[in-house]
Amino acid sequence: MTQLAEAARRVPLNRDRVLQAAVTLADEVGLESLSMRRLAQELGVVPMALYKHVANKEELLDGMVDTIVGEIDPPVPDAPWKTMVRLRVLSARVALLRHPWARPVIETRTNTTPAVLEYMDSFVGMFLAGGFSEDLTHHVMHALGSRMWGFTQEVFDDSAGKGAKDQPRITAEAQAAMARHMEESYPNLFRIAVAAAHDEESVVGNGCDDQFEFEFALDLLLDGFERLHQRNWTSHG
Amino acid sequence: MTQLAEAARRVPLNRDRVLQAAVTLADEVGLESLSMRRLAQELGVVPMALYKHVANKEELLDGMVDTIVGEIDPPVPDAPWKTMVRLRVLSARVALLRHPWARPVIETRTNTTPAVLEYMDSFVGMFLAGGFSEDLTHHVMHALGSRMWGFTQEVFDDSAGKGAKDQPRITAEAQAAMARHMEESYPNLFRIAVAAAHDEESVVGNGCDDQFEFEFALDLLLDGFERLHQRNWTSHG
DNA sequence: CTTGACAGGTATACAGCGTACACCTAGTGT
DNA sequence: ACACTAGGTGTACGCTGTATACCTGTCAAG
Repeated sequence: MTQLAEAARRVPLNRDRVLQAAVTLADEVGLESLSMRRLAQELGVVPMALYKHVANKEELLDGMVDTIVGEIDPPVPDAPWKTMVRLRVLSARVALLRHPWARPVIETRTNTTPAVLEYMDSFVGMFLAGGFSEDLTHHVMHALGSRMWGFTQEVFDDSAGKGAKDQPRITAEAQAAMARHMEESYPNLFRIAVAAAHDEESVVGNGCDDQFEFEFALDLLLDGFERLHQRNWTSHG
Repeated sequence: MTQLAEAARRVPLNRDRVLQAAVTLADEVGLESLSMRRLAQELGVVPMALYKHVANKEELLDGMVDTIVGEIDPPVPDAPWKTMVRLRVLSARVALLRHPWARPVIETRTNTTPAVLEYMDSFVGMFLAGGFSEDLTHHVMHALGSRMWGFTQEVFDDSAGKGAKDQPRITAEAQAAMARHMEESYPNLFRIAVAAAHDEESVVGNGCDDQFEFEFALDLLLDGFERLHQRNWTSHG
């Protein structure tokens, strides 16, 4: 054990090994438990050693994002712009779903790394190649926004009031009281929650089908883009 | 001064005063400088005193969000759903723009407070009142996502390469070199950046018109919603 | 008029964080 | 043989959120 760790330490650290370790550590213990100290420990090294390979924690996070950007499939060739964009976004989505910590990290980046710029550049390229004007492409990129990464900014959590059915930690009556309270206070939310629950009863269980919601919103946008493109929309006049 | 502070301290703290102070402090010094200690100091009180009024920092942030939710105008009555939704979102936008720290805070909330639930409920209500089915309303709410708060997850920062013109911190040749590098590495981004810069030269200056981009994306979504509604779209079949 | 509960402010302390700075050490090119 | 350097180490600082115990002024009940 000691000699093994010793041998492992003989192989000098480098940036890639640090980033890789950070990614898998974040995968395992979550972003909030990813500290420089913990990461160093995982690598059998003293915390300050990391700073020989990354300037600071921000740069570490930047590098981690780059790592997972590398996991996204390249654009499929010879396809209409819409499928190209759609597939690449969905590919990004599966990469991001593999690393739950990635979303908050991407959201808080302030420095855009080359890998990220290249990723964005590819989207711009797909629109331009699809015949979009530079003007329309510009605004379309803004409208796409973070959906380019395959995630929605989920702000609409409709899992309220439904506990995991295999572990009913609250009594049925407490749940009923909660439902009654919700019906009084948020009647509209209540209506669609009930409707959704009723629908899903025959489908997948409870909770929302995230994948469906995501594709729904994505296609809504892409269709909108297409329509503007067809009518030669311009931002000024 | 001493007696003034003393007198102020005689008036006991309460939750609202804590939240209000937190909001204005965050407005002034930014989110990253809002610590319990700093906030306590601002209130002329020892840090732990705050914990008599908020359970912990998370709850403080929740309360701060509630505060600014309260600044959002109520829905305008007697208007078609589209204008109602549009206006309320834009009202949220001005509230959020007053408090730059609010976006990241909202994004990281895990507990949905009653005020937020009520805000979401009002949107559901507007769609339902507009004749939307419960099914469509549900998915439309997901698609709206964080745009409900009046901000786009801005991931597409096209301010690259353009310094503030009143303070040219980098030489013209360095800037030219950067542009050349960008042209080589990210040709598509370069194209639309150039096009946008050219357009804006006659308009407002450099940088993007955030408000325009936001309304562009919002209207794209709302139009999409309308179309689905008109054709009686359903999620299953 | 006393007493005792309690709301609310205080003091101290702890574990954790990112990271600056000084140091050491093994390997390399001259 | 020797200086240089890349890379790992040890210590320390200032900051964070917050647990725990303590104190004090106010007010209601006996």
